[in-house]
Amino acid sequence: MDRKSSLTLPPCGHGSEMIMETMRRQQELLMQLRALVLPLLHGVHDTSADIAVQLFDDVIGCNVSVASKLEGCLMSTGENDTPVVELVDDKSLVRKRNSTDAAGDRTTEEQAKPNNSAGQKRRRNDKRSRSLVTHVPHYDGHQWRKYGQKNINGRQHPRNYYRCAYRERNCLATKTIEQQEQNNAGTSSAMAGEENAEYTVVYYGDHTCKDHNISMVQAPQPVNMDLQNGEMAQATANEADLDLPALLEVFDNSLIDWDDWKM
DNA sequence: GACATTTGACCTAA
DNA sequence: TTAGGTCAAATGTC
Repeated sequence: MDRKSSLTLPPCGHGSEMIMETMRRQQELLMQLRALVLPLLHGVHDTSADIAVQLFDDVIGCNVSVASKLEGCLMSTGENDTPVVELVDDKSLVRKRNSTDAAGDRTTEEQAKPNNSAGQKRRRNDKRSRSLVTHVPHYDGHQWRKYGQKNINGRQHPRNYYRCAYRERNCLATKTIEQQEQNNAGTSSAMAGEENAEYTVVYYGDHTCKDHNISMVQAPQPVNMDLQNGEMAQATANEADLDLPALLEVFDNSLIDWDDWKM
């Protein structure tokens, strides 16, 4: 294990950036280790796999928690960078709400209900969302079903709404995918632009169909979605075709509800 | 025919 | 009043 990660955090300011890089590296290594170990346990020792998932997620959760706090300090001191794949605060992506915690809990409770009545439009709970920027928004180890698309004010690309395909199992996880705007309009081909496109993925809620997550890692059959025409196709993805760090990043964020693990 | 996606309408929070 | 999130009928695909 990287010994740098065990260093005592210095006050925010000089040197913090190096620690942030180390923390990110530690997260990446942990997620790679998890992706390697969990498929080996699944199907052979289901109980052990469950425990391993919790342990991995706990460790990664601690890491993320520390990193986010440190990042908050960096933001306040103006010392920050923007990695290609980064965890971002969803407050910039989800409409701000000044509701109280009680209001937030109420929203969560309403989400948990299968169907309250006609017109059950719910606001997402900001506290339970996680977002990231990635080139491979669909490689997250889950199966999603698209239920909506919306043109967002002032944005080049529409926002796509997905919910877990196993909703009948009361899995209430949802996510939105939105292609980030690009400034290099008019350069090269549109195809090249698509290949380099980055997507903002925001996850809401947590999966209660975790068995499928693990199996998907074991035998990756990612769903390749062409956002431009909405067609869904099974991609026979070789491991070489996958952007592994990005895959792990997405997998991590879609699987874990940090608040729940700490309960 | 079954299942998934599209898309306009509806609802609610800001 | 507006913008964003969800529903559900229509449509497409296999």
